[in-house]
Amino acid sequence: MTLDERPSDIILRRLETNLELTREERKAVEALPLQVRAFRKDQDIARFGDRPSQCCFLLDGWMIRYKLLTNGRRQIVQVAVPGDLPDVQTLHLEVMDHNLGTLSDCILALVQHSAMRSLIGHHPRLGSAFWRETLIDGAISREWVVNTGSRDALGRVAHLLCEVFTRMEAVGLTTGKSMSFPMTQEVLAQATGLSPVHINRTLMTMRGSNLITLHHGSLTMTDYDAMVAASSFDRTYLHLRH
Amino acid sequence: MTLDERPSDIILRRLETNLELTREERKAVEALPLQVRAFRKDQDIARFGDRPSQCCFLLDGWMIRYKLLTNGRRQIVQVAVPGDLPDVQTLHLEVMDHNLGTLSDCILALVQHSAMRSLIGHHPRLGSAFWRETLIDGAISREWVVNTGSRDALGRVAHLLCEVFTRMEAVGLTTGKSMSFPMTQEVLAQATGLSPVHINRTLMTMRGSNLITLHHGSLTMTDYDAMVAASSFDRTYLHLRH
DNA sequence: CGTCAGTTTGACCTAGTTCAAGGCCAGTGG
DNA sequence: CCACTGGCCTTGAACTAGGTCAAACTGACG
Repeated sequence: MTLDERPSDIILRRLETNLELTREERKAVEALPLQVRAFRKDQDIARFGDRPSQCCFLLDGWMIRYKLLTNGRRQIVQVAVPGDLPDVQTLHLEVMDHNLGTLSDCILALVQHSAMRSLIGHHPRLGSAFWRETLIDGAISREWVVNTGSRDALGRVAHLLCEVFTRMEAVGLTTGKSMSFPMTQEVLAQATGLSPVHINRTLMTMRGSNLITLHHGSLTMTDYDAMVAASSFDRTYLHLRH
Repeated sequence: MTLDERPSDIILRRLETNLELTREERKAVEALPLQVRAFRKDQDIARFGDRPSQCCFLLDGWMIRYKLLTNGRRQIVQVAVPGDLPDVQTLHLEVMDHNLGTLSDCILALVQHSAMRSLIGHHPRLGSAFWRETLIDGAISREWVVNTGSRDALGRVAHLLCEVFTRMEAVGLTTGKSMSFPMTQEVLAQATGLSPVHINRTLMTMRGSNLITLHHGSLTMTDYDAMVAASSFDRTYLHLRH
């Protein structure tokens, strides 16, 4: 988030990738009572079993949605990048069925459910836009099922990197083929269902074939086309409009 | 679907698990222009890349949502049981990012998008109810990510069986611990990301420990509690209300 | 300069895959 | 009424992708 934009600008920009807003709709969004707060990395915003009364817009940083298993494993089921609304679903699903936490230091804009309901009630097209966001979440989850269910290690990691790179690009947070990338190898392991050791070997292979460079939290897709090919990445499921 | 109920009754029953309908809302649903059609098994209703102009209610039979990979594999990402609305998301996501097909002989009620939009436009609470259905779809997909990403073969199969049993029970389609179960071992393999051979061995193990009986398309959860324990199944993510 | 989080590497192991061959049984046609 | 077919299930044997365990390395930071 750069200093010269208000939180509502980020929200508006995201909504306007989907539809032309009327003057009234813009005003209504700008009037949303937002509480902007910073969170340190590895903080839970909502936990399994919670009944949140607010939802959040991710303004800066990365978040993850994850589940904890009885055997102690942690499975990450989604990552959120700036501009995302990682928990709008709480508007209609009272109880959290997973955890939502920060992956890096984050800035969030919190909105009470009541304010969202009122906004949607008065502006049905905005409601549809939020609905659409949750549908894309679902589409991403389906693709993750494919990833963990059907691709080998190289394909899984490559696909995940292609996805997050494409999503970051869509919100203007890449520079050329590079972007900031806060996922550690252990986190990559939890997102792909592989072991950290094997993630390391897979990344080494990718570096060896000059597919990527990755260090110090910075990722470069040196050979983007090869990455797309290695994972048969097809961005249709992200439903991006240009 | 028994003969004494109209298609709209099934839809109404599903909606009424979520909210009390007003007289007007009931009437509006009953007035929906439905086209009821039978389909043979293994028919695609919508394919990757399609832009459907209608969506469907599944009245009888089972459907699957699946993706085809470049290597020829098929990954099933969701199964739909009677009462489900497997493609409401097409209302807001124009292009299909996966395939939707029948797993068994099916009876569907087809509705034009325009009719759905008009219904939702006049009855926002019904819109919310449909939105909620799509959110539960997303929750199920997230759990499938956990399944394919974090559980071993026995856990995966047990979890899938617990899920579909619970969902069938919720719509009154089980008798005691038994239900009709049209998934072949190959289909189970495609839904869990395992090989058909290993599915077979896993089922043999389950039978050996008296967890289930399964033959001729009929499944009995002989030891339901053990199945739940084996897969750490927790129905929270299905967001069933009772 | 020590510590700590994250990464790298090696050696060994195993859950699940692959390939291949039969077996079972319901439906069909002679 | 019986033989044949085809879809599905079962089993064995050999193989491998990825897991596990354990140790060492790197670099940022106090």
